[in-house]
Amino acid sequence: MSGLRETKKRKTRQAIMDAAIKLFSEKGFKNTSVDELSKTAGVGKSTIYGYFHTKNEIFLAFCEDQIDFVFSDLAKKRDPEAPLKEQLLTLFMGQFRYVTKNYDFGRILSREMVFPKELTIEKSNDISERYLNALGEILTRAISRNELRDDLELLYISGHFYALYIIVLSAWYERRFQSEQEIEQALQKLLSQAMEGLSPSNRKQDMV
Amino acid sequence: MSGLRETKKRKTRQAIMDAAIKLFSEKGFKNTSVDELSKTAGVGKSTIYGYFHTKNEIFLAFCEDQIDFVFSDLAKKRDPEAPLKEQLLTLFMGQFRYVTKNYDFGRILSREMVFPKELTIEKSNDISERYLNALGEILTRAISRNELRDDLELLYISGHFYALYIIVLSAWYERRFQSEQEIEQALQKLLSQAMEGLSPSNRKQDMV
DNA sequence: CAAAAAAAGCGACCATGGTCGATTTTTCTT
DNA sequence: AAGAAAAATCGACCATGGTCGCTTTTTTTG
Repeated sequence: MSGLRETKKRKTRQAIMDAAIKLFSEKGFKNTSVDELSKTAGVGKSTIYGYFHTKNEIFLAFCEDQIDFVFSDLAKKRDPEAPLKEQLLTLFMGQFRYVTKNYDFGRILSREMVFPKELTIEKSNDISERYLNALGEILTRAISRNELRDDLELLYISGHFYALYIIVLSAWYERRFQSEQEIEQALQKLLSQAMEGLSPSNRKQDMV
Repeated sequence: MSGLRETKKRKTRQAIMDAAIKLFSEKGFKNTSVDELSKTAGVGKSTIYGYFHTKNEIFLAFCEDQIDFVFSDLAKKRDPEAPLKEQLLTLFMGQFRYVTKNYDFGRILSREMVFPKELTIEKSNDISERYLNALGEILTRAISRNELRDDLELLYISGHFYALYIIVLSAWYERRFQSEQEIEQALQKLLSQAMEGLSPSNRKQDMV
């Protein structure tokens, strides 16, 4: 039986994650020290660093845990046959609300997701992947409904839309927008722009 | 003469900035401690915190100093009557090269610019402003040349393009792209998408 | 110009993220 | 099963960003 070690490792890891969930939820990320985390998990401090590279990575793991829940929640609200723009709006606004429930929480997550450090790239990409998959699904359906061009690489369409979401989120952090409503309007405008194009040549299409 | 205090303040601030420029350039941001900075500047450590909220803010000030130089350098290379896409590409690629000259440097700057902390919002917005102005100028000329729709808010067009740049930069940090060439191609595709639109309805325009 | 108020400067100090070398536990070898 | 090798754990320790209360310098008041 050489599984003993693996079993213990899983248990230790879980203990750390449990402590993280408890403490991060209770007192936030910033106010939870790694020392405290290790005490609560009942392990030594550097044991933690055997499982995670940095404190931020623990945080990402914590987010990863939550993300499935959030996504399934969003999936409920979303009508898979609704117009693309509507679906994207629902997805992004849901994401926005989740991310900005707490100021710091969202900033740390966003920073780590968009501009990851070497050490956290892997975790960050795990999460990205799931996100892109969810987005990709919506887009694929939209293509088959002929709501989107079918001559483009899926990843570039995802990227394009995702970019617009990021920039709006950024504007919120820069305090250019304050209310959720402003955010939604901005997103709407940008999504429309993306669909219709910025060039004057293809412009009349809205009069059907 | 009540200007003595102001004079000294300016001198102190300059001393700090000089030290920052010297040390950041010499040994990078991460390897320069605030202690060292204060020693080099010949001031007490907490004096520094009278001038800047955080170490990152010193860094932003440092970037602000450089940015004018970088912009004027870019302006030289850019032909103001070239096609919009070409100009944007030059601008963004220049920006990209500058930002990613050093890995950490760019990450810190980008993080602070896109998702600023409360304490650094102000500095961050100062820099954004300059950037948006430069971009706005290019776009305004493009509108007057009828290369861009004239029925949109300038800020939203800037935002749209800037978003695409950010997402490509992000992809670089996520290691989705490695070479400068890949970056440029991705940018090109995204810019084209933005111009032409993602909707199938306005698509034939490329056959003139 | 003297005394009081305000501003700026200082470095010892604190909190905390992360590391290191030694120790314990598990697995492998024979 | 005994000893060696490998993996995991540990907490004292380090480096550093940022704070606090005190001191010095400048300005204001009268």
